[in-house]
Amino acid sequence: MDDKKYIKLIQSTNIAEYSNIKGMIILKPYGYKIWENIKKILNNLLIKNKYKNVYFPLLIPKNLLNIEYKFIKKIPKELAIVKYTKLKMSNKTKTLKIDKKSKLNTEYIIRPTSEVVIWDTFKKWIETYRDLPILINQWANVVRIEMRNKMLLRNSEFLWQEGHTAHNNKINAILEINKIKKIYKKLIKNYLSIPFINGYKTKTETFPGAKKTYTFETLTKIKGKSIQLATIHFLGNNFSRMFNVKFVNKDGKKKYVYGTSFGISTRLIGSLIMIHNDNNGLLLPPLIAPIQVIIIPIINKINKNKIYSYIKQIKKKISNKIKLKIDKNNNITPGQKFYKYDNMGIPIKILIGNFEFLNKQILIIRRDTFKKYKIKFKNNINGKLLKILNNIQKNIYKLAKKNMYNKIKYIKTYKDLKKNIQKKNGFFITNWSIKDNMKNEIKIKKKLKNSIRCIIKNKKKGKCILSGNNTNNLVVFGKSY
RNA sequence: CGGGGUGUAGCGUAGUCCGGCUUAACGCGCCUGGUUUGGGACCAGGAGAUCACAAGUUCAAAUCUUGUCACUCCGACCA
Repeated sequence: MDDKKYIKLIQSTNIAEYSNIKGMIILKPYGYKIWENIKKILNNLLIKNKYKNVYFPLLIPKNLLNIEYKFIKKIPKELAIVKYTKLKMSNKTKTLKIDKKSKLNTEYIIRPTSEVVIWDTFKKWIETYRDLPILINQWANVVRIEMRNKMLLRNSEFLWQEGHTAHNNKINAILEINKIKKIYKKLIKNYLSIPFINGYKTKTETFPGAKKTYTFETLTKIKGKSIQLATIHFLGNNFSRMFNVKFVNKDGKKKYVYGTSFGISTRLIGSLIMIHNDNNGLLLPPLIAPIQVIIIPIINKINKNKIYSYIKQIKKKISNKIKLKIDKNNNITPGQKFYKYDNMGIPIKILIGNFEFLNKQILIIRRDTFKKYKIKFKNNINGKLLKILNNIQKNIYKLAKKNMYNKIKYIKTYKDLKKNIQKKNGFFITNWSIKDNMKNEIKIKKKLKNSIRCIIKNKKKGKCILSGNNTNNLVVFGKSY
């Protein structure tokens, strides 16, 4: 799907629209509902795994970023900075302007992410090994003033989930990361029906302050560009050293705390749209869809009441676990409704008209294949719907997986890599020695206009396509969004 | 941050080059009434725009000049 179609689809389905602020969008009810569904699923998974939800401040004092800078030596950019508290009327232009006298003693940064505030707080929360582990999560908005935006995929403000953990040693931190990996895999594969590859980032793309950044990457349907779906950071004891977060262990010795952080964002909605679509519009996985089944009555003046009461009876047969809506809007014709709900990606349509009423049956049309099912009223309608929904959920994943796998190529030589990258976008997997090519990475990125999306550990050794040395690493090249 | 594009009714556009046939047009949508309703219905009537903003040129500006603002696209950047 090209970018224009992608934006059109977001707008025509009422998922989101542009706001008057550059790079910031308005999530409309349908889009926000999708986000709430994602949120609910992940939130439950985290709570089951002993996470507690928290909320930290939106503003970060500049001095905290200074502490971080001294440690990681990287100047943070893309920030929104708060300096003043008052406006005043300009007599000249009769408009409001900043009252320079109201300058704050402390300048604040609107959070681009919350590690520094959280670790500054962990210092207060952690004294002994008994205080560990800490597993917290926050649902919040963050701001990164990006120079270039793409609706839902790269916004200057977005909603996300950020998990932060603190542990008594490295092993426990890594075990936690494995747990989160499983949770994210479940969310992305089982619920969002999005196929992915996962691995870890190269040094240049690792989150500053992290020892290792794990990533989940997928490919868009038509263009074959890669999208990062989720990220997990192993922080080691970097942030505890920055903010001097120590605990007393059983031996009475003071030790640095180990940490992790991880997140997913509203970018997942953009990913859903990029990946699950066809000529008829969006195709939502049933487990995410705000409406799973839409009943469209086909009526005329004479049979109107009969059909509505027939629909009432049908509704009684459907469990309230299925998200059902009946569209009784008389102002638009059934035809228009078919197009509308297909475009919105509603998994199942049920048509009820004179024919169904007279034959005591219903007509089911599934969104992914447009296959029709005629089901008798006396039969198990609820069971049939559940079965089809389940089937659509799996089929959507299968379609997306097939599509992604068609764009994955195993590459044996550098020449081959160059040739394939020029031809088409996709994932190009190849043996690559991270150690040998560290210095080359940026050069190669510029040359190929593709970057290493992630590194995968390989059990077998292979020959690096650049240095020729044996390596355990496979890397995945791709063009990022 | 560099280079392009755009800004006219809720949405999508025409008109701008070459100022006046403009009382600013068209399609969708909206309102009223009626007929319809099985894959984007039709008829009749109606409402809705200081043409992004500001200044200038002119008898006359959506149209020309200058400036400002906003969004967007392409590249650089991107925790």
